[in-house]
Amino acid sequence: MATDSALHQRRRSLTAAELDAIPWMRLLAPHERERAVGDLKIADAIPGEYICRTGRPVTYWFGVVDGLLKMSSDNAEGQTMTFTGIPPGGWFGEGTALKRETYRYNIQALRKSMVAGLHVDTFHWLLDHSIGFNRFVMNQLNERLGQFIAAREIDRMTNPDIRVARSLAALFNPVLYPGVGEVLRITQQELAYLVGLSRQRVNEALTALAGQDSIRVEYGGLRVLNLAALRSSGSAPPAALPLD
DNA sequence: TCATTAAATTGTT
DNA sequence: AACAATTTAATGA
Repeated sequence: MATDSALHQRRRSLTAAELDAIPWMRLLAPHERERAVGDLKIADAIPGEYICRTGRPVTYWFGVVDGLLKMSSDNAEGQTMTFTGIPPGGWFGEGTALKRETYRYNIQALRKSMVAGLHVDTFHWLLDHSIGFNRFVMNQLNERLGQFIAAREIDRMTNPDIRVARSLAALFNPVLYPGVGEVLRITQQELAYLVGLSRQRVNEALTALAGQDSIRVEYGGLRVLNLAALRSSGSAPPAALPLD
């Protein structure tokens, strides 16, 4: 149980459908794409399995093809702090890959997932050769910075309904997680783990959000109806413009 | 393909 | 934490 990187074993090459799920692939020129595809590995991860651990040297830049991962870190007292969930279409670890350092977080599968990995050397090669790839990574870093600032706000929110709404908005981020689309596959239990609330309280919050037509609760997932409302949940409504 | 059964998930107390 | 109700997945004819 809890073996190390899932990509060390059970790896294989990707199908066409899986390649389609990789957002930066379409930005590459044919020869760059060829090299990237040849290097990409994919593996299944079972629930609880670690994709990477704090302190291990970086070997891959990772992406979620399908499923749901959890990013966390252990503090000095040995307590685990969860930072965020990573739904399909999300790529992570570029910060550490850039510096060729060791992983700063633990990444664990919350449910059965499919994870893709691009070797760090290829990651650097793409940075050196592809403008489209550079743009993707820069956009990614910028968007995630916004998310982490928002996450600090979320942490200070006491109202569970608002916490759930904002956390959901983060998971529905179309830039960071283009594989999610309209429906996020996540159980209320999994969301409870991510947000740090009980499943009952999450259920209550989701019911409230559904009542506001921000989302619709479905079996095994959530459909977003009003992403803007989720994002701004708990904020003061904008002042009316004095124009017209 | 359909019917039956088991498992997963949700809603409620 | 426990329970019943609902939905999906798995099984086998």
